[in-house]
Amino acid sequence: MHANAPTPGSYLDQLNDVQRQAVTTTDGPVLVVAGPGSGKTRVLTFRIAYLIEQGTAPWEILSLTFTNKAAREMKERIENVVGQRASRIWAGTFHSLFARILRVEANHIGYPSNFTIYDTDDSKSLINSIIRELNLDKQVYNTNSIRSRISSAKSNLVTPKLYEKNEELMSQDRMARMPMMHKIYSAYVARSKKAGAMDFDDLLFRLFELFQNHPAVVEKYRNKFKYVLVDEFQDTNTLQYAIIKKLVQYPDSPRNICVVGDDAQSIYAFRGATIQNILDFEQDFKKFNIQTFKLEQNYRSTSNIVEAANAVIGHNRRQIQKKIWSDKGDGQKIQIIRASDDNEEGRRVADTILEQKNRYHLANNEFAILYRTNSQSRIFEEYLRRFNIAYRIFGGQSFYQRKEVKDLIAYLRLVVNPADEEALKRVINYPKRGIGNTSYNKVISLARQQDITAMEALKHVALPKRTRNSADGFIELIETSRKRMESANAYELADYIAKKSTLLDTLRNDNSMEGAAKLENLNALLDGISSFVEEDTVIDTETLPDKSLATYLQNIALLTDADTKDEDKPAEAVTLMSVHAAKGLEFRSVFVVGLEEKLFPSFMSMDTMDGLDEERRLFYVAITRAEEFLTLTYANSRYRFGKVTSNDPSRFLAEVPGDAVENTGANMTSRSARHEFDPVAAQRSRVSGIAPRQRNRSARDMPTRVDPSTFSPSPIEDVQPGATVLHLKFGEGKVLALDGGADNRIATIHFKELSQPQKRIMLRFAKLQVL
DNA sequence: AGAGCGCGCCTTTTT
DNA sequence: GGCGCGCTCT
Repeated sequence: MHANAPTPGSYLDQLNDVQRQAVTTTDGPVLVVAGPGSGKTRVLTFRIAYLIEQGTAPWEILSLTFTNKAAREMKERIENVVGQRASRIWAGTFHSLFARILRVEANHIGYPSNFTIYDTDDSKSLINSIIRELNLDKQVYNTNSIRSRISSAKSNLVTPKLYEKNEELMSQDRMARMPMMHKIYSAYVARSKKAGAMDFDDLLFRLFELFQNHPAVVEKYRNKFKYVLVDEFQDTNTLQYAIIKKLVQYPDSPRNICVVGDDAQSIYAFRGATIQNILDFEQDFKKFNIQTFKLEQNYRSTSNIVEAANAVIGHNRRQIQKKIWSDKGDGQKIQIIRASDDNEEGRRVADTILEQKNRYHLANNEFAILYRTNSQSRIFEEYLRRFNIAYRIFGGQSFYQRKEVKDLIAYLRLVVNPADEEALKRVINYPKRGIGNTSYNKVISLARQQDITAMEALKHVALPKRTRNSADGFIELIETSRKRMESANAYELADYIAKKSTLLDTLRNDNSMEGAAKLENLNALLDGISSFVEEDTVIDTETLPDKSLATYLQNIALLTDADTKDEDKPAEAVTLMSVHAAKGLEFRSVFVVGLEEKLFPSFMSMDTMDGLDEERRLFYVAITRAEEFLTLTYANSRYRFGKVTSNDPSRFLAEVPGDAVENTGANMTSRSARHEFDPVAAQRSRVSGIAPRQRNRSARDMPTRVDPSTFSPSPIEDVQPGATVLHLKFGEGKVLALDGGADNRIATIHFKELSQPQKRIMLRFAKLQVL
């Protein structure tokens, strides 16, 4: 890495004029409006690299993104320019970086530093208990709408107190026949705080409160972060912008802030994001000589695709003026496929992939199938499998959402934070230990009555003798584990709990197919915890790597499926994902499928202009993922919600200019027959094999590179730069460098058999044999 | 206390 | 089409 680092500044030659200005204008407020494929990421990474070269310390840079994946990729790219120093940049998601600050500052706001993060299910479950306890009709008080109402209140800086005073909100609730909504909100806030838990919105909102109420704390971070960068600014909500403003000390004297975004790609309004932030940003920082740069040249797609995208987005009502253009030539026309039903749509897409592979020599990983809803993936999977085309699905239920995984995690959560009531509720009687609903209700009512945590109440509540015994056994398990936490690492503890709770045995005794799969998932989770301990997987390592259970939980709580590491993915596979998940990505050939009214645009957003505009932006994002080949498909009828439905072709199809579209009249019918049995294509796709269905393969599934019986780990001191070493999972590698203190020595090792060969490994935990 | 069954619910996108 | 929930029975 260091050896072939370019000479200082030389990378600037790789930029066009506007890009270069956006990189080198480091001081004061900067707005970069960046169209799709315009080199946005390149500008961001070079800008950070440039800052570091100009003498800014990496830890003085705060770079906020929306996904861990984006953050990780950015760090890697910066590392290519400035080397290892890049690892000390504060780059990550809003949620993860803020959680990290909150962990340090928790005491100021009455939270324990190892607070729990409630996921959406936990929130819903808590809301349900509140509804029940307030004796409200759950038909009227719908959990989902209450959750989203609470979420949007928080995102708009509305506390329960303000909520109650807000006539508009209160009257909306009365109209919806939910006059007690504000009670639920305030109970929800009180209860999650009591449980030492924060939901996703709290990670932002509590930080805002912290900054608001503790000037010394905010001052500390203002001084720390000399440069603040925000990616995908169009996806920030009011609360996020408010925090950013606090951080850059607006309105007195702003720090150096650079935001990058594209109003046309704003697709998260449904969770509170507002394009208004971009417009406001220009206004808010006008008096500080904000500089605006527009990146308008698209380096990704052919003119046909860019022009189609421009025409489509032109149907939206308001947007920041810009003209996206490409000099890559017209390229292929856009193909539109009409299928009679969803099955045919699946077949035709698989078929066209084969055809393009043959004719244009595209590899599997140069294709993407993008859909509006995750549930559409099934048919495409089916046909890709049938055609022997390797594929890979992103999104849908993430590994960490599975029941068996959540069960073990709930135990771990409870050990780290015994106040965590949702975790307790989940595992108090799983595996069955005779503490059923009746007993649990007693526990809860005592907890409410005495204002203590449920765990405390469990210790004291009056129970029948047998139940008492069970309860004591359960408490004992949690407390013993808690004591072990001081000496044991996350893996040892998780392993202990999985066994002692009889979670593992329960699944072993379940002989059904599902039982076996669950057991495998649980083992995969344990594997994951073990690699967390062994490797330096902590994304942010300003402090020493922390291998505690609390840190592990914090990390995975904010992980989504798109973030799971893909070191063992099939090398060449067609990508299947939702359009949302595809943002920021590009593929030579893209299929946007299910282009029907009520599906895309979704029936949920069709009745408002704002909703429709957002769907159109989503469509814009979808088509701008394509570099050369773009295929749009729709079906006359499809199976949905258990019955056959038929819808008109999406209005968006009509917005694609006719001269960009291939004249398809004749080939609507069965072109499939011609290619279905093409032996060459079949042969080629067979090579890449059948894709594994699950995304998160456990380390157990990885090819065994080393025979465990002959493996004997060497003492830490023997691991020196230049040495060739053997790792049980990663195989043979060469030690490139060592760093870290005596107790926390970290080796950077190049494992030649891995797709991402370079790994940083903590010697304290890793087992390495020097050869 | 727990297992089994059937009803009725909801079906967008995600940190 | 899938799931959770609550009801009933044991």
